[in-house]
Amino acid sequence: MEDAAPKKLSRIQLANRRKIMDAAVSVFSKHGFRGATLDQIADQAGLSKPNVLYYFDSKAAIHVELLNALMSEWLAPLEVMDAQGDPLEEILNYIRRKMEMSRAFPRESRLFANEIIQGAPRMRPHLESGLRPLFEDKCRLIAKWVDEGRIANIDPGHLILTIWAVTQHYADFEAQVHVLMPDTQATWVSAGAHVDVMFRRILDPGAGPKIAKPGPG
Amino acid sequence: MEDAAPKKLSRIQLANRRKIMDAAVSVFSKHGFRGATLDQIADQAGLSKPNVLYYFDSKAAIHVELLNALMSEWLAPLEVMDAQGDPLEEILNYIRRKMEMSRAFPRESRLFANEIIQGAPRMRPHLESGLRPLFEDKCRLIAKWVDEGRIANIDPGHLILTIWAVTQHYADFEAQVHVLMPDTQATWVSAGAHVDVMFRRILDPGAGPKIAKPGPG
DNA sequence: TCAGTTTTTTACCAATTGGTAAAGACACGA
DNA sequence: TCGTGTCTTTACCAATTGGTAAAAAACTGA
Repeated sequence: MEDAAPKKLSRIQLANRRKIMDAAVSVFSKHGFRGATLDQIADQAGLSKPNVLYYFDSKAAIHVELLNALMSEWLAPLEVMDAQGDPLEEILNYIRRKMEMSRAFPRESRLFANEIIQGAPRMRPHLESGLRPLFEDKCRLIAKWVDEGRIANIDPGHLILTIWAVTQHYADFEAQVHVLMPDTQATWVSAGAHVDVMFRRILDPGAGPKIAKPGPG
Repeated sequence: MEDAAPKKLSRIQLANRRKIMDAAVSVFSKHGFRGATLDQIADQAGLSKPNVLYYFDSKAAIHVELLNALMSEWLAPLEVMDAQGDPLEEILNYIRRKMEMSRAFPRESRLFANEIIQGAPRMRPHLESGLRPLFEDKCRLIAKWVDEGRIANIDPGHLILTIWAVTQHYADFEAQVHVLMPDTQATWVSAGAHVDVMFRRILDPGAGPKIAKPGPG
């Protein structure tokens, strides 16, 4: 799909590339792109540095391939949000899936967070071509639900940003959360309950238009 | 206050230290600690590298002093949240102040974000000694407000985390937000309105106990 | 003016960095 | 058993990194 010569990979290649990718997630998510070193990645992967460079052209190539590989997984929860379902449940289920991803894949979350905080220099094209259309599509869907009165009046774009902010916060800022709420396991449970309650209140159509809905145009 | 020999600094020292600190905010917030270099900082400050090291012992010393200097400013908005005021307005005003800080000081926000995402290796003591007591204090205050029925039932700790997540998101993930909402100025305006509406819905006592309030104990 | 201090520059280092060349070890079918 | 292609190691670079030594320059008060 991405190579001009998509020759199939041998078992060794597959295994070692996976080792490298996994090590790279750890190292890049902990130090950002510039702060990460090939030695750290090679070390963590249990390979020598030249051996790592036998499988990938460069440090940047590892990083880019990592972002590519994870991008679609990362967006999957939003993609399945369905126009046919019940609006409130669709959104709440999206939130639950995002929370579960933050819990299960905090390194991946921090990998993206690092890249974006640092200005997304290697990811901007992906944001434009992959994220934005999906974002706009789901904004339209949520706007329709709002128009139909099936959820409370809210700015769809900011709603999605808020969902990202809250759910990813627990993964990205884990170090800080852990200082304030030391029982990590309990935190994830109560966080799940909290976001559920919170977004119900935000989206409950009964909450009504507390603010004037801007006219059409 | 922090030095054993608090000799007063000359005008030149003051000016150059400020230049360096300002440059350091830019560089550290863009690349994280490991990814930042003294050359970049010196460059941006308009000084030579040895000259920078005449004012600060090391790269780490710059970073630590930066975090120290900014920590209290960063926590100030939360500190002024007052037990005497109207609960909803106190919390909403806190949120407004945090939004304003994110808007006015996005570099500083990203500086902290980088440090915490990367595990807070140089900041953990500060989190324990500076942030945690304040956090716990304000949690108690919010819990009291909840108990008195003056705001809706909600977990105070997760509420504060949510406020941080949402307000800082606009600064920390500016690169992504900008891709999705290109009109930066309009984004800040609508974001302010959005968080206001949203937290009103969350905190409005009328929202009532949608979830059973756990008994005392 | 001038000694004494503060500030800045020049010239360095040793360690680390991303990356290469090429030889060697290994796998595997014929 | 051999030969051929795949994989790994060893031995290197040149550039960058954080940091130092010491001389030179600029500033200070008397």
